[in-house]
Amino acid sequence: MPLDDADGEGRKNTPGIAPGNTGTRTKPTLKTIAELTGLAVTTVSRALGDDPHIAKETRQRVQQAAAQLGYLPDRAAQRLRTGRTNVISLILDPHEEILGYGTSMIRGMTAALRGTAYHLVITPHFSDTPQIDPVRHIVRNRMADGILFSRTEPSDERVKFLVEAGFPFVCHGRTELATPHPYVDYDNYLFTYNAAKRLIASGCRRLFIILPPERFTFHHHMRHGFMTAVREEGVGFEIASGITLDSKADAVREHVAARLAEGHPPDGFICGGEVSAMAVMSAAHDLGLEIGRDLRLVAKQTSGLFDQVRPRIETIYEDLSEAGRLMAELLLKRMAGATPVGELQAVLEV
Amino acid sequence: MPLDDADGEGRKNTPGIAPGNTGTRTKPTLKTIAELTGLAVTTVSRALGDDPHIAKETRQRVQQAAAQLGYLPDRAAQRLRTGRTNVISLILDPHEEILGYGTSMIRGMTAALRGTAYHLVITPHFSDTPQIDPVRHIVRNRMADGILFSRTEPSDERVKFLVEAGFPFVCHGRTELATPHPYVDYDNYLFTYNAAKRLIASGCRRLFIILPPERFTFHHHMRHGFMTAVREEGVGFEIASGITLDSKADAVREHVAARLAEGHPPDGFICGGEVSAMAVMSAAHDLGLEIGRDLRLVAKQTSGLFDQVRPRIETIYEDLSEAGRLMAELLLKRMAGATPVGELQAVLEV
DNA sequence: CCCCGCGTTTATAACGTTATAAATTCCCCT
DNA sequence: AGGGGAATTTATAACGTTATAAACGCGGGG
Repeated sequence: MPLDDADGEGRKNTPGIAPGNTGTRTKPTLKTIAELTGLAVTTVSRALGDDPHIAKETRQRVQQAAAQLGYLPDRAAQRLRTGRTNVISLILDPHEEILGYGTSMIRGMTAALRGTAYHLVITPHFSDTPQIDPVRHIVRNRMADGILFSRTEPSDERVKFLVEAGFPFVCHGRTELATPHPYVDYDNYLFTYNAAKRLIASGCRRLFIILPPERFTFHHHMRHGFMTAVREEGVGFEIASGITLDSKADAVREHVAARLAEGHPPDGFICGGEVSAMAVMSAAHDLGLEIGRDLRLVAKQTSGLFDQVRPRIETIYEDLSEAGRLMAELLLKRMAGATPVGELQAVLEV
Repeated sequence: MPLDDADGEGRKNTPGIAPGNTGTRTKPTLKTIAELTGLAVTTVSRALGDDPHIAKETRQRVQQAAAQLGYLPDRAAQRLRTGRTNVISLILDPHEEILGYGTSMIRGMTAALRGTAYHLVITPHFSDTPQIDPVRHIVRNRMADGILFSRTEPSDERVKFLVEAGFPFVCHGRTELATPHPYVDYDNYLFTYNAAKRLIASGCRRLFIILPPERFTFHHHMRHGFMTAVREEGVGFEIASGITLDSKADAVREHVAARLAEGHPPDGFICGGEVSAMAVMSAAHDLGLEIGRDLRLVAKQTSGLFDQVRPRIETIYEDLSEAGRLMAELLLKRMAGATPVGELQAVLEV
């Protein structure tokens, strides 16, 4: 039964680091246990690793002593010796801050990592540098054992690099690369397809969609699902140009308001994000239009926000926390080896 | 000029970790530089540390060689040797997920840590265990050099423990402890005071406030500011009981709706969080009441959300990203020593 | 001439862990 | 009785770094 350092009890009394701190017992190491049991350090190490070369009785004795002392292996030493960091790096674009996008994922990830030996370390990206930089840095300096990231592109540099380096990772979103690799994605094709169908079924005759920036893979998925639906039904459609799901909310509102004021305004909107949905609603409100009568709206919901927004709109729920959890789990499997990459891919349904 | 490993370039070509990876150059260490310059490892180490005992010319030569190789010190080795981790731990209660509370702060923190040798590590708390557990764990096993946390209580166990242990930390929120310690807080007294004054000035005669759970320090600040204002003006008031700012949005909405349906309903609401503000708005909407006519609302705004919410309501902005940045900066100063604790305290204004 | 002391460099050891190979014990078989 | 294992334990070295103390070379003062 290998030890890890999931947040545990914290044992006994104050440890003390600062000056002016006296007689409190020092942190137990393998040596402590060795002296206590009369065994060699090596033996203790292997016993804690449940090495079958060590007599079963010895293993138990050692493990008991370790538990009694509240022993936890020193991460730095393990890392230095083995090269494994016990760290998982989440590369986060500060842009993803909006409306808790990142936090929900983080929540799922930390939950999945609970009870394992792994820590989640946030590596900020800052969009003024190439996406690949932090990845290179992590791999080159072995800052982590695995990487998580999102905003995947069809021909993603990071994926190429990591696949070639054989470095474990899971990304949020698919690529169009030939080599299979682990990913977690949401079925954005189905999202826009269903959203469009719903709007049309409610009587909408001219659909309007706001897409993510073109460089991301899910731009194409969304566009495809949308186009398929409008073609099947033969209704009018518009794809927002000049604004994306990444645009500032004010920009989206102004753009939509301008469009609504023109002739032949759309009567059905599809928003792939909460921010843009709110912007569309406020644009409509500012023009005196009423949701549900003058126009309809389907949004992707990632938090509980729309449960409190009035008037109520139709939403399709994407569970980011679940996505985060899954990403972390797949990464753990990937790092453990064994599982073929083909089984480390997931597309989450609506 | 000491090295750190702020995300840099990533030098040259693929490093390679996985099996099946051949002749690419291995990671440079002090030894590499020593061989290159013909000096001893010790000398190189000290030269990189700009030790004045080393001849100035040697220092330059070594530093140049290091830069050329793209040398970065091995964190694990440094950590093992020195006991310093170069890690800052942010203890995050998954509860704080709501509406990007955590992420804004994280954004500020990572920004402040950019260019330093420190990493931000998320340590989840999970409210089914005592708040003090992760803190104990971090201190005892030296998992970080400093700690950041929020949801501070008047007689906070974590603060007591950390002060006694002499372990660097900065918390979000004040305590009522005698010992001074670093903190960053928002002036919640002023928030509720001003909010109440504004509502009264707009003609409200019966104010209603939703407070944070009583155990948190800012509950008392908010209550105090609110009470001061209503007493000064002599208007009626109510303090929500049974719900807090931590309650689920649905619970808040139902509670408020029930209250609004009774006699003598409040006509002015103060909400210390975005979620509860949305809940109040939806409650009013569901009862056919109109914001700005039947009742007024002042909310604390921490994101751009309310810019898109209609009808518009009055808000007072709290910059969480700024708070995060400041917390990280104060912690850096605290860890560097030198600065007296008295100067590591900040109350952010509206 | 010798030795002191200064400026500079270096050898040694240690942080805590684990992979490797070697050592020890004990039993069984010829 | 002797030796070939198997089972179990141990010694050694190494990961990359830095604190400590020692060593070196050199010029100047006694």
